[in-house]
Amino acid sequence: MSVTGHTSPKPTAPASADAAGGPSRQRSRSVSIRDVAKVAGVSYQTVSRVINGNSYVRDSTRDRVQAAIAELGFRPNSAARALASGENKSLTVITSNTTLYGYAATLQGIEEAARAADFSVGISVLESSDENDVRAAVDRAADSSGSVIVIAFDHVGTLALRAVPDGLPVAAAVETPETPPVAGQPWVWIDDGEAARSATRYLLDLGHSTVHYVAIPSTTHTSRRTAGWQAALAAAGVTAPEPVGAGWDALAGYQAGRRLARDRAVSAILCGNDDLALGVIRAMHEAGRSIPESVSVVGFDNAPQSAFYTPSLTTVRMDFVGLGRACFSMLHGEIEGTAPIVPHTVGRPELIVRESAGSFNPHPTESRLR
Amino acid sequence: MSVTGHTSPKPTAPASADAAGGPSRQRSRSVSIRDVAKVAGVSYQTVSRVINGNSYVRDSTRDRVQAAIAELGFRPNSAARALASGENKSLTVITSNTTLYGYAATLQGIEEAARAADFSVGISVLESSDENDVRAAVDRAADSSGSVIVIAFDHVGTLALRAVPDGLPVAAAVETPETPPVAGQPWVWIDDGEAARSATRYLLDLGHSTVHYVAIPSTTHTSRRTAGWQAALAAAGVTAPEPVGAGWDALAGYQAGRRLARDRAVSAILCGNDDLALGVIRAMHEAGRSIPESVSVVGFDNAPQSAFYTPSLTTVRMDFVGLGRACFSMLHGEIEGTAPIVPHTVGRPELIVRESAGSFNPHPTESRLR
DNA sequence: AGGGAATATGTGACCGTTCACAATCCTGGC
DNA sequence: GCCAGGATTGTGAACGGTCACATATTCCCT
Repeated sequence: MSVTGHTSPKPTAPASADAAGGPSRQRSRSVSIRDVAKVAGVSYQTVSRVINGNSYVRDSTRDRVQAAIAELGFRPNSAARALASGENKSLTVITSNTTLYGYAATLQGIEEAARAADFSVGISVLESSDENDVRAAVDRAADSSGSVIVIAFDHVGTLALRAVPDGLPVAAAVETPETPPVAGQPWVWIDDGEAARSATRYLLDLGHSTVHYVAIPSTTHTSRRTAGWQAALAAAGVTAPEPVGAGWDALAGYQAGRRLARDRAVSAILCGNDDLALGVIRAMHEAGRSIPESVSVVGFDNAPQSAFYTPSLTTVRMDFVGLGRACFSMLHGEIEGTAPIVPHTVGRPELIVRESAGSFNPHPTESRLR
Repeated sequence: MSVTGHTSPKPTAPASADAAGGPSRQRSRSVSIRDVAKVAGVSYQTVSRVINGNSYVRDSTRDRVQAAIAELGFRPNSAARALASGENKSLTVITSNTTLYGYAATLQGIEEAARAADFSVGISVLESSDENDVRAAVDRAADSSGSVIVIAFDHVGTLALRAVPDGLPVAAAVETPETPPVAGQPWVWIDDGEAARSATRYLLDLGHSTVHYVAIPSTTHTSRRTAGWQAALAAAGVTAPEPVGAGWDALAGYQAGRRLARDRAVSAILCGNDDLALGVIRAMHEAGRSIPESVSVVGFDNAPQSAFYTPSLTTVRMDFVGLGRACFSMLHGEIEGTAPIVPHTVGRPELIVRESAGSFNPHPTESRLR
């Protein structure tokens, strides 16, 4: 009878009820560790110990408590736990578009790693690029989680990254870091410059006299990707044509492709991502230029569909999932206060040769229109 | 000097600091409404009133408090708020695969609607289909949020839905409801049976003598989609061939396509989604059967890329974003206790005619191999 | 048998906010 | 000049956990 000392003055929830009373209607007051303690005949602290798996609890006691937990359908209140313990194993991913492959895959990597570390992950989508809206979104994210990860592949993302309030743990997947990345900046990225260079080189080696570039919108003036492409051209002694600025999706690629299709000098095109490549290819087909006989196209990202296009797409594999994981582990290190924050690269992109690029052919047989 | 009564015994954080002191290092203890109150010379309750925008606060007081908030960089602690107020405007989406179009788009719809209602949304990915893992994932989701939405298009999702603990608000996007959907089941779905029927009918009208079906894994034995396809065939007096069971992605479609390509009787194929269709088309091409001359293919979902395939894909538009929104609003109604829970349908799928299906042609000129 | 460490368990305070209610200040009507 | 009643502000007690520390209980060793 050790616990009878204080009786609860206002028992908000009937302690008994259910157990074997059918599918009982919604319980609204939640059961607390004190309720469990009462049923198990121990102190609330002992219950706390049991649910945290930790410390010294006699087996028999543990069993009794667990029985009580099951009987009452107790589940710990995460808000209370977070409040009391101070720690906050949660993050929200701020991103602008979850349907694009690179973003979705990065998110997947983050989620995977976060789950393993027992973090819960939230998601906040940036819909508008208006500075105030972005700030609002970031603020909401900031106070619903203890930390954030920004997928800053694009302009909005960069804006969001900049709007992250001081003192909030943050990590970011960026497209191209401002040069030079300073220690202390929690940035992770894929160095695709080398891959862009070798993809370009691959096309030149195929006999193409130059390589055109359909670019995704960059967050900086010179993305590594663009730089790699330029470097390869420069090394071959050809002057780079003006890059064709495009958006992110197939439609943007299609529009860029229409423009390029008019230029008979275009025989090889490097695209900022696979969707763009898809659009370009479509435009070329419509213009009666076959792939790869008349025009060679190389994509970027290696989206899962790209192997099944007809022709299948030569592209550059990017380990976005790995990027996401790295992003999380940087954030995690930051929160734990272990490893110092040092911006770094992840993975090693690799050219995947498939069918959409072939050797230069000055007089290809044109395929049928449409 | 009205507030000097109790001095904080252990000032964990230097109250002054920063303001104009450079990029000051991480502050670790958070500032509370009491700190703000002290600075503003009011009671904590007044601060609470100000941050909640509500009640009676004199303008001059409000200004003073807001100044203090800004000065201290105060941001309300969401855990404390959730604990004290009891309410919990958060949900987590339980899903098995965020990179597939249907899933990603549904998630997007949920996020959109949730954001508008000021809910924060978490995401939990089901990686394994082991029952215990699923249960664990659902449990984690359950106690990091006040409610869940399950995207139950597939088997794992259905498992997860079943594992949702009693009393937790939940809504689900399902593929096909068990018949009949009972009032009280928080289910939302897209009735694509009619669309499947009309797509099949479209192919038959094109002169094809039968229509084969490459199916996504169904959660029930007879999905509406399958039923619609069968109904259309039955109406035309042809017996339905055995559906080809496949997975979700292009590879699965490809494998199914290889099997079908061997059968010269196959001239029209309806696919469970666009990725499957892509894979089927690829397989047909490799087998030397051109699209749509030799084989007509129709997809499902209208993924953003499908318009840019070559040939562009005839498919059925599905409003997944709308589905997601509807899902949230069902959950919301459930939480608010307003509208009764009645399972319902969302949107009206529509056949989008493009290039991948054409009239039946008994002796097509075979296109070149590869 | 006594002492100290290790094992178990309990108590009080506190995390940062909201809620219910009490207290104070004004303002105008009589 | 007094009072009702709305406008403003303050106080104490939750909310459901964890933490630090105190208290029992065991157990082993000398």
